[in-house]
Amino acid sequence: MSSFNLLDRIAEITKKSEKQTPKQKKILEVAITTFAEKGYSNTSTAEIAKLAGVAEGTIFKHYGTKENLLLAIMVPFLKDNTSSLVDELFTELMDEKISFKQFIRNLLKNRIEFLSKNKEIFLVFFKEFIYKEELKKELIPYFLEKAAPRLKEVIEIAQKRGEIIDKPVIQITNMIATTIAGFLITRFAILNVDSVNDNEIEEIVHLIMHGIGK
Amino acid sequence: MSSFNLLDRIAEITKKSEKQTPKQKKILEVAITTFAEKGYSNTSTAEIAKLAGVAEGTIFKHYGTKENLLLAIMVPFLKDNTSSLVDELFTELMDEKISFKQFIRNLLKNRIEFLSKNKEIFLVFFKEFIYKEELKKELIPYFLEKAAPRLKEVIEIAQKRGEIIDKPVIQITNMIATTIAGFLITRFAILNVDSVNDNEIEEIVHLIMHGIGK
Amino acid sequence: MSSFNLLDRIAEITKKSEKQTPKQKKILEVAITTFAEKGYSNTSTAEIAKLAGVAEGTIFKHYGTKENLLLAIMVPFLKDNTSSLVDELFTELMDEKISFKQFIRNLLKNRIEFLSKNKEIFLVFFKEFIYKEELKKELIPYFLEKAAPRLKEVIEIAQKRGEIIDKPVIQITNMIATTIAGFLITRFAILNVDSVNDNEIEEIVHLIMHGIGK
Amino acid sequence: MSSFNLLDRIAEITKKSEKQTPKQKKILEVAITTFAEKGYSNTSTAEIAKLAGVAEGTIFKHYGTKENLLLAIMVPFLKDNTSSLVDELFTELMDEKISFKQFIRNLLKNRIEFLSKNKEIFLVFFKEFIYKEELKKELIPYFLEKAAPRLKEVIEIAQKRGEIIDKPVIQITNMIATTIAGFLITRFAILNVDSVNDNEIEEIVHLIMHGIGK
DNA sequence: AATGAATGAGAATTCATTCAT
DNA sequence: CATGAATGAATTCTCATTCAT
Repeated sequence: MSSFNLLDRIAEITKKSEKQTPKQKKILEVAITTFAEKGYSNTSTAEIAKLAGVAEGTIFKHYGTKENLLLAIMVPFLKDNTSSLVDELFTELMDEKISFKQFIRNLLKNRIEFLSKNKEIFLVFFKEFIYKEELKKELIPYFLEKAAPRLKEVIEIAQKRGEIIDKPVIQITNMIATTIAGFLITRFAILNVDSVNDNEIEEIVHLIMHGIGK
Repeated sequence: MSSFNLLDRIAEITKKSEKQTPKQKKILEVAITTFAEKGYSNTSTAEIAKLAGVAEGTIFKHYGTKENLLLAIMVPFLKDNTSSLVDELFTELMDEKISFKQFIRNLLKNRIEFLSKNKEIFLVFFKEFIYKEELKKELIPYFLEKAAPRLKEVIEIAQKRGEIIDKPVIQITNMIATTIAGFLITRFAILNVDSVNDNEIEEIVHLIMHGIGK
Repeated sequence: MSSFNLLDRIAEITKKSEKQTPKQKKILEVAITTFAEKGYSNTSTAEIAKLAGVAEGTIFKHYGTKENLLLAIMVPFLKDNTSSLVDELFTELMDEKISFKQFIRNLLKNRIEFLSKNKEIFLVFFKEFIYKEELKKELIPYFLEKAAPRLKEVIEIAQKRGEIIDKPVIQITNMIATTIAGFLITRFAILNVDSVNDNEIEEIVHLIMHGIGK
Repeated sequence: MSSFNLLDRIAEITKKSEKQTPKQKKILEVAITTFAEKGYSNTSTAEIAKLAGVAEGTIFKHYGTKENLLLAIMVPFLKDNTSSLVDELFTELMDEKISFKQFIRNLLKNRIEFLSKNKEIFLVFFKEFIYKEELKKELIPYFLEKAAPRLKEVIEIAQKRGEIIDKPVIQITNMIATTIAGFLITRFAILNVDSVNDNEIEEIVHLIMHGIGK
C-alpha cells in the first residue's frame, strides 16, 4: 500500500463495483467479516476465497489486488460517512427547531446507528487507519475541512443562545470530538458492542453538557 | 499467535529478559520502533535484524519466536501500567489532601506522562490489542478488577463530599473511563502527538467536571 | 508449445483463417504488434483481448490456444518468405540479363523490402525462432533444401562467367548467407530500423563483392 | 524488469556475488543453462531450485528477485566483454607488428574464443537483449563510445598504410561490425555451434578483406 | 553468544482456458 | 459469433524458524 491517492482511486474502484456478480458480493461480504475480525494483514486471499466458495483467481479478476479489495470495502463506507444525513441535523438546529443538547443527542444517535449498521466495515477501516500514516494524512484534513466549519456555525449559534460556555470554538469542537470519538472507539473497536442503548447515550449527552461535577 | 495465556507467560519471559546483552537491548529497541510504526504483522524479523545490526538467528536465540519478542515488549509495559505510582493518587485524595477535580487532573497528568514516555510501546500494545480478542478477554477483566474497585472508593468519597453528582458509581466510572480513554487514544494513537500541554489537560478536566453546557 | 509439427499444422490453421471476421483481424493485428514488442511469452491473452477491444473468450473461439494464435501469425509469413517472387531474380540472372553483383543487389533489395513491410511479424518470428530448437530443426533444413540448390546454380554460373572467386560453392553460399543474415538481423532485430536506404545496400553489395581491402 | 539502470546495479550485484556459497554457485550454474536453453521468461524459479537441489527460498535469499539472478549472470559477462584483452590487439597493430588483416583475424579469434567459452551466457544475454529496449538503449551507446573510437584509430592507420579502401571510417566500421556480428550471431545464436574452426575464420577474414568478387 | 545460510510453508498474483449465456 | 465470469495451476516472492559453525 505505497501511494494512497484516495480521491483518485475512488472513481476507479466505484466504477468497477457497479455491477456486482453474486460471487463478487460474496467475496466482499467474506472480506469484510474476516478483515474486521483479524485485520487486513492477517487475512490471506486464500482464506477469503475458501470462505466465499470461490477460486482465488476470481478475487483478483474482480479486484486486481488485495489492497483494492480493501479499498472496495472502505471507499463506500467513507462516502456514506460524509452523507447528507448529517446535514439535516445542522439545519434543524439552525432553524431553532432543537436545542444544542438535542443536536448532540441526535448527532450521537445518528453516528451510533450508522456504526451499528456498519460495525464490521468500521472495524476494517479503523484497524487500517491507525496503521497508515498516509490514510491519516488524507482523511484527517478532509474531515476537518468538511466537518469543522459546519460544527463551528452550530457552536456559535448555541453560544449566542447561551446554551453553552463561551470558550473558543476550537476548544469546544475539540471537547465534543474527543468525547464522541472516544465513546465510539471504546464501544465499537474495543468493547465490541453491537449496539448502544439510549441510557448510555443519555449519559454521554449529559457528560458533554454538564460533566460529572455538582 | 495462537494461545495467549498471558499471565502464565509473563513469568517465563521476564525471567529470560533479566540479563540483557547489548544486542538483545538493540533488538528490543528496534522492535519497539518498527512494531509501533508498522505494526507487528507488517514487520519481518529480517527487517528487525538488519536495523539492529544483528544476525537473524540472534533474535531467535534470545526470544525464541517473533511472538515472544512482542510479549517481551508488552509485558513490562503492562506491569508498569498497573504500578504503585497510581496508588499514591488515591491515597492523596482519600487523605483529603486534594479535591476530586485535582485527583482527575493528577490522574490525567500521570497517565499522559506515562504514555509520552512510552508512546511507542503503547502503540505496539494498542495496535495489537484491537486485533486480539484473547488479549482483550484477559486484560479488560484484569483492569476492571484492579482499577474499578479503587476508583469506586474515590468516587464514593467524592460523592459524600458533594463534589460530584449522585449517579450510580458504575455510570460515573464509565464516563470518566470513556473520556480519558478517548482522550488518550485520539491523541496518542490517532493524532500521533508526542506530548500534551497543560492547557489541553485543563480542558479535559473541565469537560469531565462541568461539560460544555452553561 | 510442446510439439511442433509445423508442416502438419499449416494446413489446419490456414484453413481456419480463411474467412476472417473484423474482430479476428483486430486480434491478429494486436497480437503481431505486442508479440513483436514484448515477445510471445511476455504477452498475455488478456492484454491482447483488451487492446483488441474483444472479450477474452473470443480469442479462444477463433484460435483455440495462444500458441495457435502465434502460428496464425507466423505461418503466412513463412509461406510468403519462400514465395515465387524470389524465383524471378534467379531467372533474370540466368538469362544473362543481370550480373551477379546486380543479382545480389536485387536479392538484398527484395529481402529488405519484404522485411520492411513485415517488420513486426519478422520480429515475432525471430524472437521465437532463437528459443525453439524444434522450430530451428524444422526450418533450417527446409530453407537449405529450398534455397541452397537455387543459389548453387547461380553461383556456378557466376563462377563460370568469372564474376566471382573459385572457392567451393558451399563456402560462397556461406559467406553470402552470413553477410545477408547478419545485415538483416542487426538492422531489423537489433537496431530496430524501419527501412534501409540505398547507400547502405550499396555498401553491403560492395562488401560482399570486394571486401574492404585495397 | 522495469527500470534498468545497469551501471547503478552492477555495483550492487557484484558486491553480493563476492563470496559465493556452493549452493549459490549451483543456482547460478543451473540458471545459466536453463536461461540459455529456454530463455529467462520461460524458466521458473521452481525449476531452477529443483535442478540446483535447493529450496526455492534460497534463490531469493541470495538474489532477491528473479531479475537480479539474470543480472548476476549478465553483468560479469558484460564486464569481461569489455576487457583489456582486446586492447592488446589494438596496440599490436598500431605498433606495426601486425597487418590490418592479421588484426581482423586476431580480433575474430579472440571474440570467438570468448564466446565459445561463454556460449550459454551469451545466449542468455542475446535472448534478453533483443527483447529489452532499455538494455539496448544502455548498451549500444556504451559500446559505440568504447569500441568505435578505438576502431577508428586502427582504420585510419590501415588506410594510411594503404591496406584498406578510402571510404569514410564510419562506413568501414559499419561493414566490419555487421560482418562480425552477423557471423557470431548466426553461429552461436542460430546454428548453436560449440566452436568455430580456423578455416571458417579464414573465410570470414577473406570476406571482410576481399569479398567474393574476382 | 552470535552468525547467516538454508529451508519450506504459505502469500499474492498471473494467466491460459472453459463454459454458460 | 461473442461475451466475460470463473477457474486452478503455476509463478514470483516472503518470512519465521532451524542449525551447523
